Amino acid sequence: MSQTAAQKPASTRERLLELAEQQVLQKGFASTSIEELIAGVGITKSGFFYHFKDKNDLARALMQRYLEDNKRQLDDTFDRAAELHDDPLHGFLIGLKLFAELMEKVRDVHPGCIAAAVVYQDQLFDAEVRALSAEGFLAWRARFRNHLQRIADRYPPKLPVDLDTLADTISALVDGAIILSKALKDGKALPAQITHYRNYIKLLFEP
Amino acid sequence: MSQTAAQKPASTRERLLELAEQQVLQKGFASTSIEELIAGVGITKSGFFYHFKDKNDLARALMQRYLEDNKRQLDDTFDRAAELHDDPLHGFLIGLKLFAELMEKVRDVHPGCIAAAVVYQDQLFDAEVRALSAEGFLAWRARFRNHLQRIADRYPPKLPVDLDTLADTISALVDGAIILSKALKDGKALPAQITHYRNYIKLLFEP
DNA sequence: TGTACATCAGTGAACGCGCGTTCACTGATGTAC
DNA sequence: TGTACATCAGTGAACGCGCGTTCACTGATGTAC
Repeated sequence: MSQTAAQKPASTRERLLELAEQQVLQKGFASTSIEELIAGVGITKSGFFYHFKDKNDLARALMQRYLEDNKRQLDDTFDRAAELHDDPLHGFLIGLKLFAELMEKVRDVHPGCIAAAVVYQDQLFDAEVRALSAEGFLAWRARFRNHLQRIADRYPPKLPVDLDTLADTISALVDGAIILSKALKDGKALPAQITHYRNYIKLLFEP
Repeated sequence: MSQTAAQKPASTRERLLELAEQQVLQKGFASTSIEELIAGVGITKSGFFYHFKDKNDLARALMQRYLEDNKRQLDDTFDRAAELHDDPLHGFLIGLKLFAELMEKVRDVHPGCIAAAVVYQDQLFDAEVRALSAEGFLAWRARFRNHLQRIADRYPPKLPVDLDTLADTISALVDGAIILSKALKDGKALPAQITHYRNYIKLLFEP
């Protein structure tokens, strides 16, 4: 993961996906035309259909790529935090801090979340793509629920809370903050909201 | 606002807006075709262009209508709460409870937030529509910031927090919960997340 | 009370363009024997 | 080492349809005098 690692030349398929992701987050899926993608990448239209069976196949590939990248990033962050502190509560609080810092580095405005973008255009996609998007949210729930369970086992919460919805709170906050960040062109919304989640966890569990 | 009030016959323009709102929240703006709208409402295409100068004019009207309805709903809720309790903290906590209950009544899945939907397709809209969307988020910020200021004046927060971003937290949580609700077809996500916000405020300010 | 004109809420036909998709074909590289 | 075939990564031309937009026109209702 070194910054200076030889940059692999990026396959045509990968370049199509990368460009499509940008466009989808800015204009939505329907307005992201194949015509534009091939112009950006420098191939002909039939070249596109060599890589993707049809437009929905592109959407499916886009979602899968996004979910994998996303998982890798979160694994990195929270694994690193877990190494820094044994205690589940403090390890998690450190993880959230690292996560907020990571989101701060995405300078400018956050480009967006593909899973969230799909939700506001869901009639455009086939069942498989919608299922992938739902899967993404459930993966976040499972991940954070797992942390919260271990915390709650050691530190009883100050108020009665449901751990599933408390796990969902971070999804909601991140996706909501991305929307705020885009609407107000404010690069700080995401780290700020993650920090509020961290505060809430602290107040709720810290003895 | 009585349920049994004579239902006004709803002008063609209003019916177009209502249908457009539904479609935009499900498929996005680009895929909401004028053709479909007029078929649903039962006029011809030129009839549509009598009511709206072009498609962006429809978007503008949609946003304005949404923001007005939204403001009215929140005014109702929090004004009612303020009447029930003088203390700024407890008045606000009651308001949040009423708000959560209101969102629980929107049975099924929440249809969505027009201001959030615009953000993920913003290249489709002209500057005026984008500005309206940003205005919507700033109105929420101002509203909640105002409540929080009066609370913080009386009850010092347990952790150092920025009141602007804490006001934005409710926007983020609501828009994020709507996305969750749509993705997972879960009608309870919205009231659950509003309740977490209420918990956070309680833990943060309650002596 | 009647006439003239204006406004409202549309109709009907036509337009051109961009879109996703298909199909037959191709030149370069890889693999089996 | 040479030949035959397969796979990879595309090209080029054509398709038909749906879309947003324009324009000249219309019948019903409202208003001024």
